[in-house]
Amino acid sequence: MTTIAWDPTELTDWFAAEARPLPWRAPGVTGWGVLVSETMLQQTPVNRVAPIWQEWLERWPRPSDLAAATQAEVLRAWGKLGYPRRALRLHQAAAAIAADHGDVVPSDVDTLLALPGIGAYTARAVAAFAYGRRAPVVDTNVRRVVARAVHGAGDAGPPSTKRDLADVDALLPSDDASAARLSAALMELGQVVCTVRSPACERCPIAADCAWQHAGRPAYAGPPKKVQKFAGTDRQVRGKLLDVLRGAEGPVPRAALDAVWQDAGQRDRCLDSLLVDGLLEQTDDGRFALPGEH
DNA sequence: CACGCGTGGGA
DNA sequence: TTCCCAAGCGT
Repeated sequence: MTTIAWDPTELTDWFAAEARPLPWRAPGVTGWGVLVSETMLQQTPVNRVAPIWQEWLERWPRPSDLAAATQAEVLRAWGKLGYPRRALRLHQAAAAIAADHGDVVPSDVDTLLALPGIGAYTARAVAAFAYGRRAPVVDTNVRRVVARAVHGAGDAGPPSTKRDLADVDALLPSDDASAARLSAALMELGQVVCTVRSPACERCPIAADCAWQHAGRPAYAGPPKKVQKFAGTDRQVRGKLLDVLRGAEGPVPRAALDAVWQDAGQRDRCLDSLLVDGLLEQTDDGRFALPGEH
């Protein structure tokens, strides 16, 4: 795509008027605040993130503050947001930012990409939303909006970072501020209007220019999406094991963990993988604890 | 590139 | 109830 599919001002005007007042969008939120929000929002809904984000920014207002906390404190504060490895990586990133970047979250995409837990999406989201940089921000919502509005498809096919970035890059105006606003607007549109199940096309600011509308809103025709199981998987067992540790005051005996899952083989495998991932540690007397608290 | 990685809410 | 999913990342 080499041409802009619609007038970006239709979308940015809509965003200026309709954007939800999310806490990390408030005036004065730092790059650190944005990085924390983007990390928590990876695969976790806004409603569950908001209260935890508030707690984190009050408790750890700068990267160096988080870096000074123990891993156990960080994992408890993460609570049940899910995918707790994100919390450890954010902790590591905070230490690197404090040590190597003057305690200020970098604004450059490549520098951000070098930090643990920051990938193609998060690096560009921080550059655009925190620092007003021109960066193609591609998440699942933006991919869906582009698939529909630009390509006329019912939904996005399997992700391809290179192609997806190029698609969105072609839509962005050349100047930083306008591009950053459009990036935010594209995401918001996908989240609140151009949704997976029941898109509210009657409320869409770009419906008149939408290729999917013009094509008669055809159903998604790509390969079927993979649906990941949860019940009975190692992910569920790991979650149960970690939940015991989050709720404990300190190290717990193996017997306390044996109680959460019947299948001993799977239980032990998960315990091992948690140790390998650094989400658990074993004490000298054989008990288990969150890392760094004994 | 496909897969594994938590959790809880809504259809 | 069961299924689908919600601002991805690292391997």
